[in-house]
Amino acid sequence: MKVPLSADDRSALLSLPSTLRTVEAGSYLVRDGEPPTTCSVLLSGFAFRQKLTSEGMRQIVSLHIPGEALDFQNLFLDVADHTVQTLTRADLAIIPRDPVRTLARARPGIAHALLIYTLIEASITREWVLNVGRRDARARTSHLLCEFGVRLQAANLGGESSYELPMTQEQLGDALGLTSVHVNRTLRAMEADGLITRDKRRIIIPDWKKLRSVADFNGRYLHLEQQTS
Amino acid sequence: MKVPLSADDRSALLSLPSTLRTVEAGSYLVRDGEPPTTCSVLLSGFAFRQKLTSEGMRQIVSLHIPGEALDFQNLFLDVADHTVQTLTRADLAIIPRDPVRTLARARPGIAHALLIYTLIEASITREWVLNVGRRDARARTSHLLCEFGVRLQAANLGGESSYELPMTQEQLGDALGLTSVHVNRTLRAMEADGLITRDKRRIIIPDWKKLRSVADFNGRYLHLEQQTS
DNA sequence: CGTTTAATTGAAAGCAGTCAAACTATGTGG
DNA sequence: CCACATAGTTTGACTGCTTTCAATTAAACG
Repeated sequence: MKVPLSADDRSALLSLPSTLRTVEAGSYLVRDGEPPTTCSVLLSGFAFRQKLTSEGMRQIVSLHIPGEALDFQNLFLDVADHTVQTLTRADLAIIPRDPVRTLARARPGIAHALLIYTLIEASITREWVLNVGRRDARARTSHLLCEFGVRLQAANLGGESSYELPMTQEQLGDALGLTSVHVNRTLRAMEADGLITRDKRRIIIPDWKKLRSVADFNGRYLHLEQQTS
Repeated sequence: MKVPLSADDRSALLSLPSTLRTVEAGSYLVRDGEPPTTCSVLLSGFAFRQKLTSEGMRQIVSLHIPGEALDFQNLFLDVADHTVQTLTRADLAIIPRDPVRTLARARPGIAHALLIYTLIEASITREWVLNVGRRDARARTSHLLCEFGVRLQAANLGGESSYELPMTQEQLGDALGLTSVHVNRTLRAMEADGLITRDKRRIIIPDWKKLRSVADFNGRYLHLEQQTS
Protein backbone atom coordinates (compact mmCIF):
# COMPACT_ATOMS: atom_id res chain seq x y z
CA MET A 1 0.00 0.00 0.00
CA LYS A 2 1.73 3.12 -1.19
CA VAL A 3 0.81 6.45 0.23
CA PRO A 4 2.24 9.76 -0.98
CA LEU A 5 4.49 11.65 1.38
CA SER A 6 6.74 14.64 0.92
CA ALA A 7 10.44 14.38 1.76
CA ASP A 8 9.88 16.64 4.73
CA ASP A 9 7.02 14.62 6.09
CA ARG A 10 8.84 11.42 5.44
CA SER A 11 11.85 12.45 7.44
CA ALA A 12 9.65 13.75 10.21
CA LEU A 13 7.97 10.38 10.37
CA LEU A 14 11.23 8.51 10.34
CA SER A 15 12.68 10.63 13.09
CA LEU A 16 10.03 9.50 15.53
CA PRO A 17 11.33 7.39 18.39
CA SER A 18 10.79 3.79 17.49
CA THR A 19 11.59 0.46 19.09
CA LEU A 20 12.22 -2.75 17.25
CA ARG A 21 10.67 -5.86 18.66
CA THR A 22 10.26 -9.43 17.56
CA VAL A 23 7.13 -11.24 18.68
CA GLU A 24 5.90 -14.80 18.40
CA ALA A 25 3.05 -16.02 16.27
CA GLY A 26 -0.27 -15.30 17.93
CA SER A 27 0.94 -12.28 19.89
CA TYR A 28 -1.65 -9.68 20.68
CA LEU A 29 -0.78 -6.20 19.49
CA VAL A 30 -4.09 -4.58 20.36
CA ARG A 31 -6.89 -6.02 22.42
CA ASP A 32 -10.51 -5.26 21.75
CA GLY A 33 -11.86 -3.03 24.48
CA GLU A 34 -8.53 -1.81 25.71
CA PRO A 35 -7.05 1.60 25.05
CA PRO A 36 -4.35 1.37 22.40
CA THR A 37 -1.04 2.85 23.43
CA THR A 38 1.35 2.21 20.60
CA CYS A 39 1.52 2.40 16.89
CA SER A 40 3.33 -0.41 15.18
CA VAL A 41 4.45 -1.25 11.70
CA LEU A 42 4.99 -4.80 10.46
CA LEU A 43 8.58 -5.07 9.28
CA SER A 44 8.34 -8.80 8.68
CA GLY A 45 5.70 -11.42 9.27
CA PHE A 46 1.94 -11.33 9.00
CA ALA A 47 -0.92 -10.13 11.15
CA PHE A 48 -4.70 -9.92 11.21
CA ARG A 49 -7.56 -8.05 12.80
CA GLN A 50 -10.42 -9.96 14.37
CA LYS A 51 -13.64 -9.52 16.23
CA LEU A 52 -15.58 -12.01 18.33
CA THR A 53 -19.27 -12.54 18.87
CA SER A 54 -20.39 -13.04 22.43
CA GLU A 55 -20.74 -16.71 21.60
CA GLY A 56 -17.08 -16.89 20.80
CA MET A 57 -17.34 -17.07 17.04
CA ARG A 58 -14.46 -15.31 15.43
CA GLN A 59 -14.40 -13.18 12.32
CA ILE A 60 -11.12 -12.05 10.86
CA VAL A 61 -11.72 -8.69 9.22
CA SER A 62 -8.38 -8.01 7.60
CA LEU A 63 -4.98 -9.47 6.87
CA HIS A 64 -1.70 -7.60 6.96
CA ILE A 65 1.55 -8.19 5.19
CA PRO A 66 5.02 -6.81 5.87
CA GLY A 67 5.29 -3.08 5.45
CA GLU A 68 1.79 -2.34 6.66
CA ALA A 69 0.86 -0.25 9.66
CA LEU A 70 -1.27 -1.96 12.26
CA ASP A 71 -2.49 0.71 14.58
CA PHE A 72 -3.65 3.65 12.61
CA GLN A 73 -7.13 2.28 13.04
CA ASN A 74 -6.96 2.99 16.71
CA LEU A 75 -4.62 5.94 16.69
CA PHE A 76 -7.27 8.51 17.41
CA LEU A 77 -9.92 6.37 19.00
CA ASP A 78 -10.10 5.90 22.73
CA VAL A 79 -10.87 2.24 22.91
CA ALA A 80 -9.92 -0.43 20.43
CA ASP A 81 -12.95 -1.91 18.69
CA HIS A 82 -11.14 -5.03 17.54
CA THR A 83 -8.15 -7.19 18.28
CA VAL A 84 -4.92 -7.25 16.31
CA GLN A 85 -2.79 -10.36 16.44
CA THR A 86 0.21 -11.71 14.58
CA LEU A 87 -0.25 -14.68 12.32
CA THR A 88 3.43 -15.56 12.37
CA ARG A 89 6.52 -14.56 14.24
CA ALA A 90 7.00 -10.93 13.31
CA ASP A 91 9.34 -7.97 13.55
CA LEU A 92 7.69 -4.75 14.54
CA ALA A 93 8.68 -1.12 14.63
CA ILE A 94 6.85 0.26 17.60
CA ILE A 95 6.24 3.95 18.00
CA PRO A 96 4.56 5.46 21.04
CA ARG A 97 1.13 6.74 20.17
CA ASP A 98 1.50 10.32 21.25
CA PRO A 99 4.37 11.41 18.99
CA VAL A 100 2.49 10.07 15.98
CA ARG A 101 -0.64 11.89 17.00
CA THR A 102 1.23 15.10 17.58
CA LEU A 103 2.91 14.83 14.22
CA ALA A 104 -0.37 14.09 12.48
CA ARG A 105 -1.96 17.12 13.98
CA ALA A 106 0.95 19.41 13.22
CA ARG A 107 1.58 18.32 9.64
CA PRO A 108 -1.24 18.26 7.13
CA GLY A 109 0.82 16.03 4.88
CA ILE A 110 1.07 13.35 7.53
CA ALA A 111 -2.60 13.56 8.39
CA HIS A 112 -3.35 13.40 4.70
CA ALA A 113 -1.23 10.31 4.21
CA LEU A 114 -2.86 8.63 7.20
CA LEU A 115 -6.22 9.49 5.76
CA ILE A 116 -5.44 7.94 2.38
CA TYR A 117 -4.02 4.88 4.07
CA THR A 118 -7.20 4.53 6.10
CA LEU A 119 -9.40 5.08 3.07
CA ILE A 120 -7.69 2.26 1.25
CA GLU A 121 -8.03 -0.06 4.21
CA ALA A 122 -11.70 0.87 4.36
CA SER A 123 -12.08 -0.02 0.70
CA ILE A 124 -10.52 -3.40 1.30
CA THR A 125 -12.87 -4.01 4.19
CA ARG A 126 -15.87 -3.18 2.03
CA GLU A 127 -14.78 -5.75 -0.52
CA TRP A 128 -14.42 -8.16 2.39
CA VAL A 129 -18.07 -7.58 3.27
CA LEU A 130 -19.08 -8.32 -0.31
CA ASN A 131 -16.96 -11.43 -0.30
CA VAL A 132 -18.40 -12.83 2.90
CA GLY A 133 -21.93 -11.68 2.20
CA ARG A 134 -22.47 -12.54 -1.42
CA ARG A 135 -20.06 -15.15 -2.72
CA ASP A 136 -20.21 -18.92 -2.27
CA ALA A 137 -17.44 -20.83 -0.54
CA ARG A 138 -15.38 -21.44 -3.66
CA ALA A 139 -15.50 -17.88 -4.97
CA ARG A 140 -14.90 -16.55 -1.49
CA THR A 141 -11.85 -18.67 -0.93
CA SER A 142 -10.51 -17.94 -4.41
CA HIS A 143 -10.99 -14.25 -3.84
CA LEU A 144 -8.92 -14.30 -0.70
CA LEU A 145 -6.17 -16.17 -2.53
CA CYS A 146 -6.21 -13.65 -5.35
CA GLU A 147 -6.11 -10.67 -3.04
CA PHE A 148 -3.29 -12.09 -1.00
CA GLY A 149 -1.24 -12.84 -4.11
CA VAL A 150 -1.76 -9.41 -5.60
CA ARG A 151 -0.93 -7.63 -2.39
CA LEU A 152 2.21 -9.69 -1.89
CA GLN A 153 3.32 -8.95 -5.40
CA ALA A 154 2.57 -5.26 -5.09
CA ALA A 155 4.75 -5.22 -2.00
CA ASN A 156 7.51 -7.15 -3.76
CA LEU A 157 7.12 -10.04 -1.39
CA GLY A 158 6.65 -12.83 -3.87
CA GLY A 159 4.66 -13.83 -6.84
CA GLU A 160 1.02 -13.65 -7.54
CA SER A 161 1.06 -17.23 -8.67
CA SER A 162 2.93 -18.90 -5.84
CA TYR A 163 3.24 -17.88 -2.24
CA GLU A 164 3.20 -19.06 1.30
CA LEU A 165 -0.18 -18.50 2.93
CA PRO A 166 0.61 -18.31 6.63
CA MET A 167 -2.77 -19.39 7.93
CA THR A 168 -4.37 -22.52 9.28
CA GLN A 169 -7.61 -23.65 7.70
CA GLU A 170 -9.31 -22.63 10.90
CA GLN A 171 -8.04 -19.10 10.45
CA LEU A 172 -9.01 -19.15 6.80
CA GLY A 173 -12.49 -20.15 7.85
CA ASP A 174 -12.64 -17.28 10.30
CA ALA A 175 -11.56 -14.90 7.57
CA LEU A 176 -14.12 -16.23 5.12
CA GLY A 177 -17.07 -16.76 7.41
CA LEU A 178 -16.86 -20.53 6.92
CA THR A 179 -16.00 -23.49 9.11
CA SER A 180 -12.55 -25.00 8.88
CA VAL A 181 -14.12 -28.23 7.69
CA HIS A 182 -15.71 -26.52 4.77
CA VAL A 183 -12.56 -24.59 3.96
CA ASN A 184 -10.79 -27.91 3.77
CA ARG A 185 -13.34 -29.40 1.43
CA THR A 186 -13.33 -26.28 -0.70
CA LEU A 187 -9.56 -26.18 -1.03
CA ARG A 188 -9.42 -29.85 -1.93
CA ALA A 189 -12.15 -29.47 -4.50
CA MET A 190 -10.35 -26.50 -6.01
CA GLU A 191 -7.19 -28.52 -6.09
CA ALA A 192 -9.00 -31.43 -7.72
CA ASP A 193 -10.29 -29.03 -10.36
CA GLY A 194 -6.83 -27.70 -11.06
CA LEU A 195 -7.57 -24.23 -9.78
CA ILE A 196 -4.72 -24.37 -7.30
CA THR A 197 -1.98 -26.68 -6.10
CA ARG A 198 -0.82 -26.82 -2.52
CA ASP A 199 2.35 -27.87 -0.82
CA LYS A 200 2.09 -27.46 2.92
CA ARG A 201 0.97 -23.87 3.28
CA ARG A 202 2.23 -22.88 -0.12
CA ILE A 203 -0.40 -21.98 -2.67
CA ILE A 204 0.45 -22.40 -6.33
CA ILE A 205 -1.85 -20.89 -8.91
CA PRO A 206 -1.32 -22.56 -12.28
CA ASP A 207 -3.79 -20.42 -14.16
CA TRP A 208 -4.17 -16.98 -12.72
CA LYS A 209 -6.90 -15.93 -15.13
CA LYS A 210 -9.00 -18.94 -14.27
CA LEU A 211 -8.75 -18.39 -10.53
CA ARG A 212 -9.41 -14.72 -10.95
CA SER A 213 -12.52 -15.53 -12.88
CA VAL A 214 -13.81 -18.02 -10.31
CA ALA A 215 -13.04 -15.50 -7.60
CA ASP A 216 -14.78 -12.67 -9.40
CA PHE A 217 -11.66 -10.73 -8.54
CA ASN A 218 -11.00 -7.23 -9.72
CA GLY A 219 -8.17 -5.58 -7.85
CA ARG A 220 -9.36 -2.04 -8.37
CA TYR A 221 -10.54 -1.80 -4.78
CA LEU A 222 -6.93 -2.17 -3.65
CA HIS A 223 -6.15 1.24 -5.12
CA LEU A 224 -2.64 0.13 -5.93
CA GLU A 225 -1.71 2.89 -8.30
CA GLN A 226 -3.27 5.61 -6.29
CA GLN A 227 -2.03 9.03 -7.44
CA THR A 228 -0.37 11.50 -5.12
CA SER A 229 -2.93 14.08 -6.21
CA MET B 1 -21.21 10.73 14.27
CA LYS B 2 -19.51 13.56 16.08
CA VAL B 3 -16.07 14.64 15.11
CA PRO B 4 -14.07 17.30 16.91
CA LEU B 5 -13.39 20.52 15.06
CA SER B 6 -12.02 23.89 16.17
CA ALA B 7 -14.03 27.04 15.61
CA ASP B 8 -11.57 28.13 12.97
CA ASP B 9 -11.72 24.88 11.09
CA ARG B 10 -15.44 24.77 11.40
CA SER B 11 -15.91 28.17 9.85
CA ALA B 12 -13.44 27.32 7.11
CA LEU B 13 -15.48 24.25 6.32
CA LEU B 14 -18.74 26.14 6.36
CA SER B 15 -17.41 28.84 4.08
CA LEU B 16 -16.84 26.35 1.29
CA PRO B 17 -19.09 26.85 -1.71
CA SER B 18 -21.97 24.47 -1.40
CA THR B 19 -25.09 23.77 -3.37
CA LEU B 20 -28.31 22.42 -1.99
CA ARG B 21 -30.08 19.78 -3.97
CA THR B 22 -33.01 17.50 -3.44
CA VAL B 23 -32.86 14.09 -5.10
CA GLU B 24 -35.31 11.25 -5.46
CA ALA B 25 -35.07 7.87 -3.78
CA GLY B 26 -32.65 5.63 -5.61
CA SER B 27 -30.51 8.45 -6.99
CA TYR B 28 -26.89 7.64 -7.62
CA LEU B 29 -24.45 9.92 -5.83
CA VAL B 30 -21.31 8.04 -6.74
CA ARG B 31 -20.95 5.21 -9.23
CA ASP B 32 -18.51 2.38 -8.78
CA GLY B 33 -15.68 2.74 -11.26
CA GLU B 34 -16.20 6.39 -12.00
CA PRO B 35 -14.10 9.25 -10.70
CA PRO B 36 -15.92 11.02 -7.88
CA THR B 37 -16.25 14.75 -8.40
CA THR B 38 -18.24 16.05 -5.51
CA CYS B 39 -18.50 15.74 -1.82
CA SER B 40 -21.96 15.65 -0.38
CA VAL B 41 -23.55 15.68 3.03
CA LEU B 42 -26.96 14.20 3.76
CA LEU B 43 -29.13 16.95 5.20
CA SER B 44 -32.24 14.83 5.23
CA GLY B 45 -33.09 11.36 4.01
CA PHE B 46 -31.13 8.13 3.97
CA ALA B 47 -28.46 6.59 1.78
CA PHE B 48 -26.35 3.49 1.43
CA ARG B 49 -23.16 2.17 -0.11
CA GLN B 50 -23.21 -0.97 -2.19
CA LYS B 51 -21.02 -3.23 -4.26
CA LEU B 52 -21.98 -5.80 -6.87
CA THR B 53 -20.49 -9.13 -7.80
CA SER B 54 -20.03 -9.82 -11.48
CA GLU B 55 -23.08 -12.04 -11.26
CA GLY B 56 -25.16 -9.12 -10.15
CA MET B 57 -25.52 -10.01 -6.51
CA ARG B 58 -25.63 -6.91 -4.41
CA GLN B 59 -24.12 -6.27 -1.02
CA ILE B 60 -24.94 -3.13 0.88
CA VAL B 61 -21.89 -2.23 2.95
CA SER B 62 -23.16 0.72 4.94
CA LEU B 63 -26.20 2.80 5.73
CA HIS B 64 -26.25 6.53 6.21
CA ILE B 65 -28.56 8.78 8.15
CA PRO B 66 -29.08 12.54 8.00
CA GLY B 67 -26.04 14.54 8.97
CA GLU B 68 -23.54 12.10 7.59
CA ALA B 69 -21.04 12.80 4.85
CA LEU B 70 -21.19 10.50 1.88
CA ASP B 71 -18.08 11.12 -0.13
CA PHE B 72 -15.15 11.28 2.16
CA GLN B 73 -14.49 7.68 1.24
CA ASN B 74 -13.66 8.74 -2.28
CA LEU B 75 -12.34 12.22 -1.61
CA PHE B 76 -8.72 11.32 -2.16
CA LEU B 77 -9.06 8.23 -4.28
CA ASP B 78 -9.06 8.41 -8.04
CA VAL B 79 -11.78 5.95 -8.83
CA ALA B 80 -14.77 5.08 -6.70
CA ASP B 81 -14.66 1.50 -5.47
CA HIS B 82 -18.33 1.33 -4.65
CA THR B 83 -21.65 2.95 -5.44
CA VAL B 84 -23.52 5.37 -3.22
CA GLN B 85 -27.25 5.69 -3.63
CA THR B 86 -30.08 7.31 -1.74
CA LEU B 87 -32.58 5.10 0.01
CA THR B 88 -35.21 7.83 0.16
CA ARG B 89 -35.76 11.27 -1.25
CA ALA B 90 -32.99 13.33 0.23
CA ASP B 91 -31.64 16.82 0.64
CA LEU B 92 -27.95 17.15 0.02
CA ALA B 93 -25.34 19.81 0.53
CA ILE B 94 -22.97 19.37 -2.35
CA ILE B 95 -19.47 20.75 -2.26
CA PRO B 96 -17.06 20.49 -5.19
CA ARG B 97 -14.29 18.04 -4.45
CA ASP B 98 -11.32 20.29 -4.94
CA PRO B 99 -12.02 22.95 -2.32
CA VAL B 100 -12.48 20.23 0.28
CA ARG B 101 -9.24 18.60 -0.72
CA THR B 102 -7.39 21.87 -0.64
CA LEU B 103 -8.76 22.67 2.76
CA ALA B 104 -7.89 19.24 4.09
CA ARG B 105 -4.35 19.60 2.94
CA ALA B 106 -3.93 23.09 4.28
CA ARG B 107 -5.49 22.59 7.68
CA PRO B 108 -4.34 19.75 9.90
CA GLY B 109 -7.48 20.09 11.97
CA ILE B 110 -9.67 19.37 8.99
CA ALA B 111 -7.56 16.46 7.86
CA HIS B 112 -7.62 15.18 11.41
CA ALA B 113 -11.40 15.41 11.60
CA LEU B 114 -11.75 13.63 8.29
CA LEU B 115 -9.44 10.95 9.56
CA ILE B 116 -11.44 10.35 12.71
CA TYR B 117 -14.63 10.30 10.72
CA THR B 118 -13.15 7.72 8.39
CA LEU B 119 -11.81 5.65 11.27
CA ILE B 120 -15.27 5.45 12.78
CA GLU B 121 -16.82 4.45 9.50
CA ALA B 122 -14.15 1.80 9.17
CA SER B 123 -15.02 0.47 12.61
CA ILE B 124 -18.66 0.22 11.65
CA THR B 125 -17.74 -1.66 8.49
CA ARG B 126 -15.67 -4.14 10.50
CA GLU B 127 -18.66 -4.87 12.71
CA TRP B 128 -20.65 -5.30 9.51
CA VAL B 129 -18.22 -8.00 8.42
CA LEU B 130 -18.64 -9.77 11.74
CA ASN B 131 -22.38 -9.51 11.45
CA VAL B 132 -22.57 -10.95 7.97
CA GLY B 133 -19.84 -13.50 8.52
CA ARG B 134 -20.64 -14.94 11.91
CA ARG B 135 -24.20 -14.38 12.99
CA ASP B 136 -27.30 -16.28 11.97
CA ALA B 137 -30.20 -14.60 10.23
CA ARG B 138 -32.03 -13.63 13.39
CA ALA B 139 -29.04 -12.16 15.20
CA ARG B 140 -27.91 -10.46 12.03
CA THR B 141 -31.23 -8.81 11.44
CA SER B 142 -31.57 -7.83 15.09
CA HIS B 143 -28.12 -6.34 15.04
CA LEU B 144 -28.96 -4.09 12.12
CA LEU B 145 -32.11 -2.96 13.88
CA CYS B 146 -30.17 -2.17 17.04
CA GLU B 147 -27.48 -0.26 15.22
CA PHE B 148 -29.96 1.76 13.24
CA GLY B 149 -31.90 2.68 16.36
CA VAL B 150 -28.83 3.70 18.30
CA ARG B 151 -27.47 5.79 15.48
CA LEU B 152 -30.78 7.54 14.97
CA GLN B 153 -31.02 8.31 18.62
CA ALA B 154 -27.44 9.54 18.80
CA ALA B 155 -28.27 11.91 15.96
CA ASN B 156 -31.47 13.04 17.65
CA LEU B 157 -33.56 11.65 14.86
CA GLY B 158 -35.89 9.49 16.87
CA GLY B 159 -36.01 6.83 19.46
CA GLU B 160 -34.06 3.69 19.84
CA SER B 161 -37.21 1.78 20.41
CA SER B 162 -39.36 2.97 17.54
CA TYR B 163 -38.36 4.29 14.20
CA GLU B 164 -39.05 4.23 10.49
CA LEU B 165 -36.70 1.85 8.70
CA PRO B 166 -36.62 3.19 5.15
CA MET B 167 -35.72 -0.05 3.41
CA THR B 168 -37.48 -2.76 1.46
CA GLN B 169 -36.91 -6.33 2.57
CA GLU B 170 -34.91 -6.80 -0.59
CA GLN B 171 -32.55 -4.04 0.50
CA LEU B 172 -32.44 -5.44 4.00
CA GLY B 173 -31.41 -8.76 2.52
CA ASP B 174 -28.68 -7.10 0.52
CA ALA B 175 -27.43 -5.41 3.65
CA LEU B 176 -27.48 -8.62 5.64
CA GLY B 177 -26.22 -11.08 3.06
CA LEU B 178 -29.60 -12.84 3.00
CA THR B 179 -32.38 -13.24 0.48
CA SER B 180 -35.45 -11.06 0.77
CA VAL B 181 -37.53 -14.18 1.32
CA HIS B 182 -35.50 -15.14 4.33
CA VAL B 183 -35.53 -11.61 5.69
CA ASN B 184 -39.28 -11.76 5.52
CA ARG B 185 -39.45 -15.03 7.38
CA THR B 186 -36.97 -13.81 9.94
CA LEU B 187 -38.83 -10.58 10.61
CA ARG B 188 -42.11 -12.40 10.96
CA ALA B 189 -40.62 -14.94 13.29
CA MET B 190 -39.11 -12.17 15.39
CA GLU B 191 -42.47 -10.48 15.45
CA ALA B 192 -44.17 -13.72 16.47
CA ASP B 193 -41.69 -14.04 19.32
CA GLY B 194 -42.37 -10.52 20.52
CA LEU B 195 -38.92 -9.24 19.71
CA ILE B 196 -40.28 -6.49 17.51
CA THR B 197 -43.55 -5.10 16.22
CA ARG B 198 -43.96 -3.66 12.78
CA ASP B 199 -46.32 -1.18 11.22
CA LYS B 200 -45.51 -0.64 7.58
CA ARG B 201 -41.83 0.25 7.64
CA ARG B 202 -41.92 1.28 11.25
CA ILE B 203 -40.05 -0.90 13.67
CA ILE B 204 -41.13 -0.95 17.28
CA ILE B 205 -38.90 -2.56 19.85
CA PRO B 206 -40.90 -3.42 22.96
CA ASP B 207 -37.95 -4.79 24.91
CA TRP B 208 -34.68 -3.20 23.96
CA LYS B 209 -32.61 -5.38 26.25
CA LYS B 210 -34.04 -8.53 24.78
CA LEU B 211 -33.40 -7.48 21.20
CA ARG B 212 -29.96 -6.29 22.10
CA SER B 213 -29.21 -9.64 23.61
CA VAL B 214 -30.49 -11.58 20.60
CA ALA B 215 -28.48 -9.27 18.35
CA ASP B 216 -25.33 -9.64 20.41
CA PHE B 217 -25.19 -5.87 20.14
CA ASN B 218 -22.62 -3.75 21.88
CA GLY B 219 -22.50 -0.23 20.54
CA ARG B 220 -18.91 0.41 21.47
CA TYR B 221 -17.79 0.08 17.87
CA LEU B 222 -19.87 3.15 17.02
CA HIS B 223 -17.45 5.28 19.05
CA LEU B 224 -20.26 7.60 19.97
CA GLU B 225 -18.58 9.40 22.81
CA GLN B 226 -15.27 9.70 21.10
CA GLN B 227 -13.08 12.30 22.84
CA THR B 228 -11.68 15.32 21.07
CA SER B 229 -8.25 14.29 22.23
C1' DC C 1 -59.25 1.36 -10.56
C1' DG C 2 -55.71 -0.83 -13.00
C1' DT C 3 -50.79 -1.38 -12.62
C1' DT C 4 -46.64 -1.96 -10.38
C1' DT C 5 -43.91 -2.82 -6.40
C1' DA C 6 -43.40 -5.00 -2.11
C1' DA C 7 -44.61 -8.46 1.29
C1' DT C 8 -45.91 -13.10 2.32
C1' DT C 9 -46.20 -18.07 2.11
C1' DG C 10 -45.32 -23.05 0.75
C1' DA C 11 -42.65 -26.81 -0.95
C1' DA C 12 -38.38 -28.62 -2.35
C1' DA C 13 -33.40 -28.46 -2.98
C1' DG C 14 -28.75 -27.37 -1.69
C1' DC C 15 -24.80 -25.41 0.46
C1' DA C 16 -22.55 -25.27 4.49
C1' DG C 17 -22.49 -26.70 9.37
C1' DT C 18 -22.06 -30.24 13.05
C1' DC C 19 -20.19 -34.15 15.11
C1' DA C 20 -16.89 -37.59 15.28
C1' DA C 21 -13.00 -39.98 14.00
C1' DA C 22 -8.79 -40.95 11.53
C1' DC C 23 -4.70 -39.39 9.70
C1' DT C 24 -0.45 -36.44 9.16
C1' DA C 25 3.06 -33.43 10.48
C1' DT C 26 5.81 -31.42 13.90
C1' DG C 27 7.96 -31.20 18.05
C1' DT C 28 9.57 -32.95 22.72
C1' DG C 29 11.67 -35.71 26.12
C1' DG C 30 13.90 -39.76 27.24
C1' DC D 1 16.32 -42.40 17.38
C1' DC D 2 11.92 -43.70 19.18
C1' DA D 3 7.50 -42.97 21.92
C1' DC D 4 4.35 -39.79 22.83
C1' DA D 5 1.94 -35.36 22.70
C1' DT D 6 0.00 -31.71 20.15
C1' DA D 7 -1.71 -29.09 16.38
C1' DG D 8 -3.52 -29.22 12.03
C1' DT D 9 -5.62 -31.63 8.03
C1' DT D 10 -8.78 -34.76 6.00
C1' DT D 11 -13.09 -37.63 5.65
C1' DG D 12 -17.73 -39.43 6.33
C1' DA D 13 -22.46 -39.29 7.73
C1' DC D 14 -26.02 -36.54 9.00
C1' DT D 15 -28.46 -32.25 10.03
C1' DG D 16 -30.23 -27.80 9.16
C1' DC D 17 -30.33 -23.04 7.84
C1' DT D 18 -30.98 -20.54 3.91
C1' DT D 19 -31.97 -20.42 -0.92
C1' DT D 20 -34.71 -21.25 -4.90
C1' DC D 21 -38.81 -21.29 -7.40
C1' DA D 22 -43.48 -20.19 -7.73
C1' DA D 23 -47.62 -18.31 -6.47
C1' DT D 24 -50.57 -15.34 -3.71
C1' DT D 25 -51.74 -11.30 -1.13
C1' DA D 26 -51.20 -6.52 0.16
C1' DA D 27 -49.80 -1.91 -0.54
C1' DA D 28 -48.47 2.10 -3.25
C1' DC D 29 -49.16 4.92 -7.18
C1' DG D 30 -50.84 7.56 -11.16
